[in-house]
Amino acid sequence: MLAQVFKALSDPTRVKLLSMIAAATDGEACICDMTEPVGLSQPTVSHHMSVLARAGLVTREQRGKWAYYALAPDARAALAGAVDQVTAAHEGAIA
Amino acid sequence: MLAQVFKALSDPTRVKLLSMIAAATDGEACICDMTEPVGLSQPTVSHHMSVLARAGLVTREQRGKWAYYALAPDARAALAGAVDQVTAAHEGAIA
DNA sequence: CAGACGTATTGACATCTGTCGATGCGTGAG
DNA sequence: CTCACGCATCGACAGATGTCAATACGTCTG
Repeated sequence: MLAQVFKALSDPTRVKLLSMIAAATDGEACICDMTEPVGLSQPTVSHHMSVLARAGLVTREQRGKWAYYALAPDARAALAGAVDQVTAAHEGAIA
Repeated sequence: MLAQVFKALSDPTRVKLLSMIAAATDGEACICDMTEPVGLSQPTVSHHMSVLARAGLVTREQRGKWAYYALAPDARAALAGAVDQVTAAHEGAIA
């Protein structure tokens, strides 16, 4: 569903988490790096990341004991496409 | 807040409503035109439109007894900007 | 004015959602 | 093997959200 992608970003915490990942120096971050900035417990952050991952916005990679989350390669395109689809006009698009 | 815009689109019903308006022949629609396609009661549709309007995605214009809703002029740009902001990378943007 | 019609608001209710503490699962260190 | 550490899952709970029926509000018509 289209709304599922937007739903993943309907929470300020998830928006911040995604922005943090996108702006991270290496383009990735582990849970332990994010709990403190957002001021939430580790299970809660883990839950939010799970939502973002299920929406296809981030990817998860386990390296050792840490789980590194990164912006999905097609996240930007997927979001742009979603916006396009929702605001698509009837007459051959505006732009 | 940024998440507020996405939150407005976090419900499948609102996504459909917005799409219907964007795809409408005249670019606008009244409540009575939308209750039947989405299969919801009039108050519920009115509520959803109120949410979309408060998010700045649609505009409301009262003409006679009917209230015409249309896609806000900057809705597309606002959404695109929101996507850009969330997925913005650190190093001078990707694209 | 009085009634009909489209819409918005209110109140109530079931469900979803974000949050936490406790606990379980893997992995690396000793 | 045993322990410490990072993360995920579970159970529980408060608050938010979608939905409807009832009702109030505005506008046109007679």
